[in-house]
Amino acid sequence: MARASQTEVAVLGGLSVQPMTGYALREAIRDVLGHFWSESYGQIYPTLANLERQGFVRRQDAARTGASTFAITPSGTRRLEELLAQPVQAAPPRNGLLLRLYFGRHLGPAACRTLVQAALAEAQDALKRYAEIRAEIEGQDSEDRDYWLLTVSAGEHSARAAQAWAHDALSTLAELDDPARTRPGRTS
Amino acid sequence: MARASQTEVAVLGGLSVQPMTGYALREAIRDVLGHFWSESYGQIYPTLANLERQGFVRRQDAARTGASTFAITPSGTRRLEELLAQPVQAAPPRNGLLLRLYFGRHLGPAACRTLVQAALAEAQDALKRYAEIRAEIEGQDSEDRDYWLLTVSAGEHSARAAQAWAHDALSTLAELDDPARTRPGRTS
DNA sequence: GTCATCATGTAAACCGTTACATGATTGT
DNA sequence: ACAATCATGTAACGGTTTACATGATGAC
Repeated sequence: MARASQTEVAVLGGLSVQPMTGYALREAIRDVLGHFWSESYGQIYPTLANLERQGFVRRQDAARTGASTFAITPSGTRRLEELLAQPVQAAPPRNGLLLRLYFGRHLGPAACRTLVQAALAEAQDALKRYAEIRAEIEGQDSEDRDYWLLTVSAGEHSARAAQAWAHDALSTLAELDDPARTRPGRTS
Repeated sequence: MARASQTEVAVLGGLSVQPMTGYALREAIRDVLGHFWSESYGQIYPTLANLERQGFVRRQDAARTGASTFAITPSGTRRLEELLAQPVQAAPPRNGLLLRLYFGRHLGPAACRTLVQAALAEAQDALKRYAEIRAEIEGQDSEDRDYWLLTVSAGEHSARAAQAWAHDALSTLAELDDPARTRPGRTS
């Protein structure tokens, strides 16, 4: 019962949508879950091997050539349900941008603005990507559709919040950089 | 030049506010940076030892009893500025809640709602804490004040976004759970 | 035939947490 | 005296990324 990493959830979940090779699984995770999840080969292949040993996935088309497609088994589906029901374990927060801004006095307002501008650009990129993903999901008629849209919506809310915050932060930093511009009385 | 972890930023930054013991530093990071950063003893003590070897911090009051207070040195301040200027390295995303919701069909709408409700409660707690922190920071007159408020503002935006999303998500999930309630035509 | 991509896997390194061992200080 | 908290450190463990080695397949 030791192995209960969230990687198993991602792997079994991915295979629950459709059978795939390890390589395709990684691509799918990057492209589809990319805005809230990531896995590397170093995680995926050993996890697949474990899951196979336990009978939760099975290897099809193991032709003489390396490539083999993995499919989830009925017991694997049960295992997935079990893992999904486990409590979400919150990762300790680590936000490099906020860490820098907190000590921003040592960095100066101008450099801070550059950092925030980068964050703003990122948020705007993200919003564009979400619009595309949303359109794509809304187009199809899967049972999963509404659940998938839930995660897109989370991304959208979060990106809009980042955008709004960045605007606020930029005007605060502009004042710190040049108080004269907003307090015309003090030209000293 | 190998050691350039962000832990050094947190440690040097903390000591730039005031000299502290390793223990106090950890408490300060938990209490003050807690909503966007975390460090454990296993990181802090070795990092302090490294920084001391490099002359970026020095140990005062190394009385015969174990406890010693660390202070940042002038070269440590320069080092901090250098580290702050380095590009923010984005951590790979890992959101356990969204991972579960994406595969929510296997979990069922009711269990998903429980998850989202927990997230909503968390966001509301966070907003309360931010209000307190904000009041406290606004009360003082430090040079750092405006930078510190920037990070609080980021937390507030993010928590409000989480709150709004959770509300949306809960009504979506309610429909999935019992379509009759919102589509009275189909009682089948 | 050769280049890009698909595909599998492993080893080393890194980062970080947890748990433990240990002991001083302070309040009751 | 004893309990709680302050304080320092380390060892073990676990999870994750990166880089590497290797080779098949398909397009041009």
